[in-house]
Amino acid sequence: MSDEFCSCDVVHENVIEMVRKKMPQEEKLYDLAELFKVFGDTTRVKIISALFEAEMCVCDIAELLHMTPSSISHQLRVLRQARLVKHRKEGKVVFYSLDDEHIKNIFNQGLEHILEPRGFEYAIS
Amino acid sequence: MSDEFCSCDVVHENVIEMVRKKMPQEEKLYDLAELFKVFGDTTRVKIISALFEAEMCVCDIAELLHMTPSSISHQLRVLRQARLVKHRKEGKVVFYSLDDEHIKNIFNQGLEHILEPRGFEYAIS
DNA sequence: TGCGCATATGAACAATTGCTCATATATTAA
DNA sequence: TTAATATATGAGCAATTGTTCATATGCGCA
Repeated sequence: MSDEFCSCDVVHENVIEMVRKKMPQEEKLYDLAELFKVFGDTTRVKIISALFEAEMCVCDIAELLHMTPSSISHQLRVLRQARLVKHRKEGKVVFYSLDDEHIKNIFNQGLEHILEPRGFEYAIS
Repeated sequence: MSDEFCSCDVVHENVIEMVRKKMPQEEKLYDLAELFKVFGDTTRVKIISALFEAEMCVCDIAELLHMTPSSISHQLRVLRQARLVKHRKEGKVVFYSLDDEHIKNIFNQGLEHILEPRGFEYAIS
């Protein structure tokens, strides 16, 4: 019954089996975590937030965020690989913009969670 | 005009100012990144995915994911602090469940992005 | 009380990550 | 071609993170 990983006696086997059958494939969940990892960095969140408002080149973003073009370029690479941004070349300048409608929804749901009123643990003061 | 961070000549100041005004507060974006960071780990994504289906105790989750109760407990702590799960004690056993409706939306939007057909870079083969 | 079990937590270590710096590539202009 | 500029990329380093292991806490039962 129990494998090597859990020595507990109180294991609800029927629940575990039911859940195991319903859960998405392991690979999908891995990819999902990889996607959220991309959103899980302040610099990248700022870049995405900026691109909601306008298409921008690397230098614009660098100046906006008071960071070096190099670090911005590194992060844009990550965003590109996750297919969250697309780019358009105009001479030497590369303009970036958002590539996906899901992003806005994910972003806004996240903001709603952040802005939600806290539970009683703060109400007690 | 240009500060110390970007030495580019082609900086679209008007765009930058417009975007700067529209962007959410720095603190909000920081918190948002922190939230997504919580989603950005395979173990935690699996736990969340499991709790979509049923309330479970620490040992159930450990057995389900073939991991130690200790590591699950550590991750549940992170999920608790982000207010993504809530817990309910029943004797020695602690049952965890999801604490928020936004989570499902964020999760599903993420899955939609993952499952989206790829762009031409794969079509060329 | 004292034991056993479910969960929580702290320290430590390996692995990952984001930035900096140096350098490479690409495009325009002289 | 050569120089200048915008962007990209690789190596290296400091900081962060997830797991393991040891130990602590909390609850039920004898």
